[in-house]
Amino acid sequence: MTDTPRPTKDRLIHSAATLFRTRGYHGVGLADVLADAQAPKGSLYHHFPNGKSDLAIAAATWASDEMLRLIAASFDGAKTFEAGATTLCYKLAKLFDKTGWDTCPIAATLFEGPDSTDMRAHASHIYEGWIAEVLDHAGRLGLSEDHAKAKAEHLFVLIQGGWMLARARRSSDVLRTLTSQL
Amino acid sequence: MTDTPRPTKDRLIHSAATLFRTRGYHGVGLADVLADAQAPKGSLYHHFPNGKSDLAIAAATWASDEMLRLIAASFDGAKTFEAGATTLCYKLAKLFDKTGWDTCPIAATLFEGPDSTDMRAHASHIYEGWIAEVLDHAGRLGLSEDHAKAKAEHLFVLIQGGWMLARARRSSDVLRTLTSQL
DNA sequence: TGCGGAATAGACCGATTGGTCTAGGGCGTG
DNA sequence: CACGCCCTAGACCAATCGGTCTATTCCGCA
Repeated sequence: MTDTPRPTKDRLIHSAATLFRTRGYHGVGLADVLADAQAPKGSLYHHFPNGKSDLAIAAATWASDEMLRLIAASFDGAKTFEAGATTLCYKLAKLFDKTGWDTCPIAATLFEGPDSTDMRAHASHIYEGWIAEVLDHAGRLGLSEDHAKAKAEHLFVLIQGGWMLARARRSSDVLRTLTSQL
Repeated sequence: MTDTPRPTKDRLIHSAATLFRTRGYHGVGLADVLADAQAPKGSLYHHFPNGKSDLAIAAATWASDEMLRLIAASFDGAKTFEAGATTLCYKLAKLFDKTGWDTCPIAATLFEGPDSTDMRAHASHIYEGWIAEVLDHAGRLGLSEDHAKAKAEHLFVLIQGGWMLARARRSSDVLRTLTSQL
């Protein structure tokens, strides 16, 4: 944290992801990101020629990868779909408590961003990736194709909605009871 | 739309609500609101002495009232809780198609706004108001208190999450299938 | 008809925005 | 040593930000 063995580009992505998640795309100035990452403006435009929008996409992709890892970690050892889903919800609740009451990082950085169709499309792509990952595990755990698809989408909806209510209440409790509604 | 018999204050609120909903609090400049409402800056600061933040709260409150009306309209003639919930989801799907793929107006204007605790608290208050309204109808329709509370929260979660998925997919279909998961 | 507050109108302000540009530092390779 | 390249560094820019301020118009009431 104090010292920075991490390369500048990674620091920029990490800072951007954190800041966008908490204050939204337009709520964060480049100056904020640069200060947090302790990098000069020149470096930013060297690594991200298109500036803020490039940075946002990189940050969202990074956040998405973290989520995919979380899904995999939850379902990998699970005996049933419900067990995996429950683990995921508990892991998310823990994450919620650790990071504070932020938005879904994808929504905050891509949906709130400039009108560019690319960003919206990228956000959609990321979300479908999450659902596909869950779908994969659902199939592996023996659910029929139709059933698996419905379950995967349902879990996504529950998590997104539950996260929002948790944020409003500043409490991760909702997330932990989510799985009972599957 | 073209002509404006509506008083300036209402026009400001309406424009602000629409713009905040589509681009988020920080994504909208006062100039945008003023242009859309065809009002000079002087009027804005006359009606909303605290400027943008006052405007945001008024816009969110207005949007919330619309939602409360929608809930009431859905449940008023309903014979069962499920019937009311289904009607609400269908009404929201229709609204989604009409307004385009915007965020939840409350989240866009209050959560993305400045750090001020007031705004977050107000958002939370509005959400709980929605849940309370549904809870009211649930009780009236014969559900036990515990059961009603769980159902009301569950419906909120489904709608919030479903709306987000609908937005990513640019399709209101998800919203219409939501009720089958109650 | 004239008074007085409500509302409109927009010029103006300093601060901050995202983005561009030039200069220089660090280092592996010839 | 010196060349060239990757990256750092930050001064600088026009545009826009939210907000303040004064002047003017509108309109109900006496």
